[in-house]
Amino acid sequence: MLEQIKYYRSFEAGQTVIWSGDRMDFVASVVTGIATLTQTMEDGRRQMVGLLLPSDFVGRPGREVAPYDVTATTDLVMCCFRKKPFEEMMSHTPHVAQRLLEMTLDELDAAREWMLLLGRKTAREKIASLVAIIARRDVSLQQKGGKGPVVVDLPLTREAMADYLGLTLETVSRQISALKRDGVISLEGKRHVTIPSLDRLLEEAGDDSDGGFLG
Amino acid sequence: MLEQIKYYRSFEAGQTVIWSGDRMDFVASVVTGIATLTQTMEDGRRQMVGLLLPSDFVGRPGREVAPYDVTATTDLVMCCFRKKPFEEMMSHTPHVAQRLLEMTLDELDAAREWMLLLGRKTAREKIASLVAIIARRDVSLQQKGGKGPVVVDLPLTREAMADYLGLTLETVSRQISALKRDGVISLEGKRHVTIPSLDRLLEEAGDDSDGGFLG
DNA sequence: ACTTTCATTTGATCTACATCAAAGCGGCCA
DNA sequence: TGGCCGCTTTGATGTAGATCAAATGAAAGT
Repeated sequence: MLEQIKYYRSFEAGQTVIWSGDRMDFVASVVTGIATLTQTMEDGRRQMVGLLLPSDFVGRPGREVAPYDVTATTDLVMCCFRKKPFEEMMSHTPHVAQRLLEMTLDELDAAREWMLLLGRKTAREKIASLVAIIARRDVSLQQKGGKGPVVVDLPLTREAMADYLGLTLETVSRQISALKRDGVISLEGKRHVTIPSLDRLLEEAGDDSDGGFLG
Repeated sequence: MLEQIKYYRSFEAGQTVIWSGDRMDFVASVVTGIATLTQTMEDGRRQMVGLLLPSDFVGRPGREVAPYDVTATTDLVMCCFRKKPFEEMMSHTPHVAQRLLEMTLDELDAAREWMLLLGRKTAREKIASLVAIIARRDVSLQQKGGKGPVVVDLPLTREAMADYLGLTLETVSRQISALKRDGVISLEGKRHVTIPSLDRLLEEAGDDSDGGFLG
């Protein structure tokens, strides 16, 4: 019986998990891989509005219909709960709601940081911010400490970055080249980035000092 | 004793409620008036990241320091709770956490709608969207039904709108003039707007059909 | 090895919005 | 009643990033 309320689903890179407007009778959290939430206008303009990393949560108790497209950008495993039983569980066990509140507040903070980026940062600052955000996460997972160079993977295509940053893919490419030329980052292949100085990168990102992310 | 955990504070239009980085030992909700949350970069670029209307909530259980400037844009009354006792209350009464979760999820949806606006909409669409959002709220508070013209107040200066929309105040002014010229809206004074056709406005806003807001 | 395909880079040009600079236009106080 | 001050509008010009268009490169199949 338990299988009916909790189950796993796998997706390949590029697959759509759910389309905006589809019925959604589950909530889920990411186990491995990366997924994105995007909104699309009728004429095709797209904006990414969320980046889901392992442990992040999708879906909303008390909502029938998905408001965004959810897409796997890497191979992806999600852990799903049927919505009805999940809602019941939530009303019985208070600390689940509290934990979910914590996570949602974190997401809201991230969304607001993103609003500053979208509304006011230059293309160069946007790219630097994106790299910084990914680096920050990786660093906290990997070794800590020393100011040495940091190596990270960009799990997104240029197009996905463009959708994330509110730019075109050409501008993304040009700005990455510029940051490379200026020694802020260097690339091996298309996706592997090394950052000689995190401080320099954060400066380029325009975040006030550490942006409230570190520490 | 109760006065110590719950109290009211009033602010005049333009006053700052709290500065980013200040210690914040309370949470609060708006009783009357309008407040804004803004982020500022060192060089002065500003982006509004939240608009607080009556019943909206500010502050976060388990956070010491305000991450944004909070400003009263109209005369404002807030209902404040000292954080410690509020947190205890939350752990005792589960439905408070659940209600807060609901509200936070709504705010997150609004923030994501805003990300689409900031990243992908044109200046004209941004203005139309802002008017639509304010109109939508006022309409739901006032009479319902008929497709007749809608009258609303803009509770923001041109500069505040610019900070909200990621534009300059000059562009805001020009686009408002353009929408007026084209008969999408008309103004009496600087702040009073009448909307002959909500459908037309929503079209200009670029929201797909009703944007999922109505109904 | 050779083509196909798809992501990325780079170049040339165009344009929406920013920036710089003056006027209007009320409201408020003397 | 007049003048000052903050907001807003309008005008002239500049520019960051979009758009249009090739060229390059790297992985995948034959």
